[in-house]
Amino acid sequence: MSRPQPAGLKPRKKPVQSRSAATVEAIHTATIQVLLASGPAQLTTTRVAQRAGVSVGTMYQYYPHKEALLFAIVERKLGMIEEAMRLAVAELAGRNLTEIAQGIAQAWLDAKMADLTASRAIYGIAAEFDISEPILQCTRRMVEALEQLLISAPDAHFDDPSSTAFMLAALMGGSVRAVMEAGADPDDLARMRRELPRACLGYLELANRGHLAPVGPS
Amino acid sequence: MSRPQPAGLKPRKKPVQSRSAATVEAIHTATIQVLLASGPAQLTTTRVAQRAGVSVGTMYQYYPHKEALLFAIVERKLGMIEEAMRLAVAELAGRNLTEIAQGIAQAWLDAKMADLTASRAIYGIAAEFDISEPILQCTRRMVEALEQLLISAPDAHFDDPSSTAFMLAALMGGSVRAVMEAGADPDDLARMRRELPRACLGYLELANRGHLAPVGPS
DNA sequence: ACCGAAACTGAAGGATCATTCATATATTGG
DNA sequence: CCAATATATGAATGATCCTTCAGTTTCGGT
Repeated sequence: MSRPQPAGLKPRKKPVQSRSAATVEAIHTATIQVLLASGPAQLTTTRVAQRAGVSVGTMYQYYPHKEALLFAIVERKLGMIEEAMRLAVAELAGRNLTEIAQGIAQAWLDAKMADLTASRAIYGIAAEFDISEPILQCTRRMVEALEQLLISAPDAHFDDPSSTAFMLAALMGGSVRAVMEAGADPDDLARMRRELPRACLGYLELANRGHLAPVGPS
Repeated sequence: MSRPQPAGLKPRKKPVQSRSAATVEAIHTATIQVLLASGPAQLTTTRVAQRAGVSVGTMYQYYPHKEALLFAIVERKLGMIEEAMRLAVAELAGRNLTEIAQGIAQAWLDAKMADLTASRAIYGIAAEFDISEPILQCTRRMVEALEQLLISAPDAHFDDPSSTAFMLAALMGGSVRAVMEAGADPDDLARMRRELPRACLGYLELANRGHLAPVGPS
């Protein structure tokens, strides 16, 4: 799925006056609103500008092209999520497996649900443009942090902490995304909240005793 | 993410001569190839036709518009996956939890990896067009089948089989997708193969003994 | 070999949309 | 209050791309 990578993704200039800061903010939220209301295919520069209450040209003062705008939005959101997870990891370091599993799942859910609309919008952006690189690197950093966290558990010894962390990230990231993209039905979200911590704990416990009785094909 | 739903998704006519069947097949594979080579944004009717070695008009003899083509491809792939999972469910009915967990994970991996390129392409289509309905319904049916399977396990009693099946589907679907979209690195795929069965088993075991010692916030 | 139906062609129409730029307005420091 | 600078405007441009259809070629039964 090698999508053409946009060049010059950086914003054109930074707002210096307060009104322009407001404008940029308005453009950001308008983008997310349009994305959620009409989907990525209908995300046109004019529509976003209209929704933001500004002119098309204004957007081009801050972003060299549409993709740069989307890129900026994604990066911001990724940063917020990563920071939230780092906090959680720091908080949970050294605790036992049960606490780690549930704490991490909780933190992930909170981070994703905090701004549910924005998160859903991001998935829409990821769909159409190649933002796989920032996502990939963010994921990589998170997996690394998770690995350290797993190692720090006093009551656990993982054979392959790297793989376990990798899988844990895939499980959390994927399942939440699946549910959110499927319409974010409140009922489903509630089930998710209930079951994800269980899933994380179940996996980690099994992975932890894996070196005693490895799971293999019968 | 309410994307505008395309109308008249059904193919225009069915091939009666053998050459036209070949043409339709060529268009399908060309679509997937273009999708993987250039991404959903570059998926134009002309490009697909060119790759398929036919004229643009030819495609419009079978599909009323581009989206109908994509819809057809998605439906076919969904059908294949669903059938594979139904087979696995039938095969595993009545076995114990361990076998079920590993069998289902294996079946899911096989179904997704069988045509890795096609699967990845589907994700690209899902990105840009609203095919959430068929996917949603396919998922719903799969969850139902999984629920029956879970109930059939003689050595298990789930408090809420529906939620467990739901979560199991989200875990499997999401994690595989996450890895595949992240570039389908062979290394990562191998880890996935190794860890997914564990994850499924771990979750199911924990969910099963959930009614004895429910997992809650400390 | 013949003919009606099926399949194929591809240039042209028409619509959408990202991006530019010449012009207009607002803000700030002096 | 006055420049100088920052910010905003939006019609026009040019490119892309979906879709059509009138005409051509191929197929299959007789």
